[in-house]
Amino acid sequence: MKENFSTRDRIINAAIEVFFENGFSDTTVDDITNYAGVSHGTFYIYFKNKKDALRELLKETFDLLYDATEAPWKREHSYESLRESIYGFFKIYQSHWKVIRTWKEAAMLDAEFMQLWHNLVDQITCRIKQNIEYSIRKGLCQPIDSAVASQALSGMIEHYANNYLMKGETVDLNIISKTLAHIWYYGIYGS
Amino acid sequence: MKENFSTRDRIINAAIEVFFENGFSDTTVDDITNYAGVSHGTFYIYFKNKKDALRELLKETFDLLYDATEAPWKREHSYESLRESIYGFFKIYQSHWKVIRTWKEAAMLDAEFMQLWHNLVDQITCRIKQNIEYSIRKGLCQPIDSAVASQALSGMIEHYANNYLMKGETVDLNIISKTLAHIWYYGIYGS
Amino acid sequence: MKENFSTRDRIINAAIEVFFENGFSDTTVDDITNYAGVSHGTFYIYFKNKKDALRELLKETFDLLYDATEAPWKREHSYESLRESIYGFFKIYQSHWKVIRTWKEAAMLDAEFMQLWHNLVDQITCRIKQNIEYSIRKGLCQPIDSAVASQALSGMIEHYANNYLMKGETVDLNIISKTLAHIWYYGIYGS
Amino acid sequence: MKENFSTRDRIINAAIEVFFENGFSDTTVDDITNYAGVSHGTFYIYFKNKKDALRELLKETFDLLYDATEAPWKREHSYESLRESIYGFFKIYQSHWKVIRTWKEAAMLDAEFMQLWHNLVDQITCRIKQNIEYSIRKGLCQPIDSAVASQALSGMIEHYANNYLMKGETVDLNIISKTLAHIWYYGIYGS
DNA sequence: CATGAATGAGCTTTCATTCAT
DNA sequence: AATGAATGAAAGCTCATTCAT
Repeated sequence: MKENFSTRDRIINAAIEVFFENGFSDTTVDDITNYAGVSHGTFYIYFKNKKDALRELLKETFDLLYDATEAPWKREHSYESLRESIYGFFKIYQSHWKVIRTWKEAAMLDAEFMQLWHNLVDQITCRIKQNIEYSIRKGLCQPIDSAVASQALSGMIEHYANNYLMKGETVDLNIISKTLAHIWYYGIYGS
Repeated sequence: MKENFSTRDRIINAAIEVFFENGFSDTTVDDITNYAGVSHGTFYIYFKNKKDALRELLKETFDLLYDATEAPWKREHSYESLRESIYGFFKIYQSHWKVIRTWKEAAMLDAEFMQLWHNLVDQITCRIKQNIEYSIRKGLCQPIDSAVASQALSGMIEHYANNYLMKGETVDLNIISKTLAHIWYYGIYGS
Repeated sequence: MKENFSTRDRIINAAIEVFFENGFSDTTVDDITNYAGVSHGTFYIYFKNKKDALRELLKETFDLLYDATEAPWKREHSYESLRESIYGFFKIYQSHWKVIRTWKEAAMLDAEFMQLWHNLVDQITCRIKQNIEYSIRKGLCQPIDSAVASQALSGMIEHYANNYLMKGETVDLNIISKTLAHIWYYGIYGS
Repeated sequence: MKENFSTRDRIINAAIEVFFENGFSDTTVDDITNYAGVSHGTFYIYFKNKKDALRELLKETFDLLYDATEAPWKREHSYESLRESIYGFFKIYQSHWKVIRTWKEAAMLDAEFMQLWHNLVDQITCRIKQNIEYSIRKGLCQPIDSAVASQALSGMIEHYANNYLMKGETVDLNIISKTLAHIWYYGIYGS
């Protein structure tokens, strides 16, 4: 009755589920293999250990997110484009939440996964920084510190997304994206 | 050569150090007692287990932070008062960083500590929310969603503070507080 | 690019190499099949397990050594014939060293391989014993215990050969064979 | 009903027994702790692992044997003194046989234990070599290669002792020591 | 109170062996 | 014959917790 997935995929998918369910730390290799319906030893055919399995599954998510988050923050920052970018970001964050939740837990425990997360965040932050610097050069906003501001704004979005998904999404995503876009837009361009 | 602290205090202080040094997960009871210079068994006289020790040490920090963070966010939100509040917040966050770092790791692993952190954050967020609602009522700012906005702003500050301390504080705190106050102030009150 | 050997031979030859390289204990079936360039499962077509493979490969070496060591120790024991026999023994020991090294390791772990080695040694020792007994009967040497003496002398040669090959052969084989023949010859025939 | 031994001693003694009984390779930590009547975890309080336990128990035997074997081979080599030395050597070899048997197995598997054994053998061999060189200088024997001869003779004794104990000691020790002393004495001094 | 030896449950990892293709 | 994925038994090691002193 096995699904049409490779054993490796079934383990990866099982890992995503049980990491999310029990947390990365509290998950044992047995939890994963039981969920995947394979024997204990099979895990070690495909992965060196639990950390290695996480590394592998994050690789895929990293690439997806890296590509998906590149474009939006590159565009010029009108209120409307910001609102759209934020809305889109929440959607994609939401669709990868199980993995992201695990990723962020692992990042608290292991510098490697922290670094990987920063690689992703830094890309976004960098785009925002470039936008702010451009706006400053054009005289569209006051000469604030672009490094601090870009980190603050990307952090605001990320933090809100985490809280939003951690708690269970009761607020309307339209209101969220409008409100965050408002703060962002006027926070930079208001004066 | 023992300090003039109670055994319990010495264990608590040792725990703070080794939790910060090795991480909460990777710390063993032995690590704590070795650092404290007491025997292994002594730990269990004062604490049920590692988690219990963390609970106890967070209690103290919680009360301190709860009191210290209440006042600032209550005041009216001029740019200058915001800048001062943010500056003060960073200072206190910094002085409790070892504990906060551990707290946030534990929060990723255990709902109890997550809840405790939220209790603290909620107080701050609540004050901010009241300020925004007051400003909306007075027509000082546009009618944005105060719940979302307050979470976003407190989240922005918290997130920046974490990154700032996680990485090792190379940016001038004055620039940080000015920049964050700018975004906040204009983000809410900018036209 | 496969050699013109049967699969079984390739596994046997691979086993000889990796047993010598890693030791019998530390060698896994995977090590052997990887070296042989065949799949894991193929091993079990030809052999029941690692021990079985060793048994098979020792059989061949046993027969070779059994035949090769029979003749020399049969001859009359003049100093010169002893020197030649010892020299020849070292040469043949050397040429089968990889297998012998493994054999002796296995003999320490398993009575079966110990017994097999003794079968070989006993043949040699028996010839030596017969020689000594002949010499005693003829009054060519003192009436020593032929069983003890023959074991001691074959043991001396074997032991020296092991040490010699274990360490890496820096001494001239001519000096070795002369010296050992001297001890042997005078040890038995010296007044 | 525990003996008046420290836990560490009881584990060491248990290790000696089960290493001898099952072989070092085939012994598990559980075998040792079961025999010692302590729990599994207790083993790891005193030793890093099985190899570490062996290292520790060999240390003691090494020191004993090193001291006990120094003196005899130093004396001048008359037939009678040789016979006595050999007899004494067998006695002490016999009394430490369980450990030596394990030691020699481990030496086949691990260079560290091989080296340790050689340290012991080298001391004896060195004394024998000095005796032979002295005899050569004094013209008491022919100018044979002292390095080869000393290794051959110490090897002969060691090898015989191993075989003797491995098989189960059916030969009279007096006959053995006489015979080996005979070969040694005339092997060097006969001409 | 303080100690630290002892416990044993729990998890990790390896690898010989099987078997469907 | 040959393959190599899958299995699961067998060790290994750690560490939270207990308890007699």
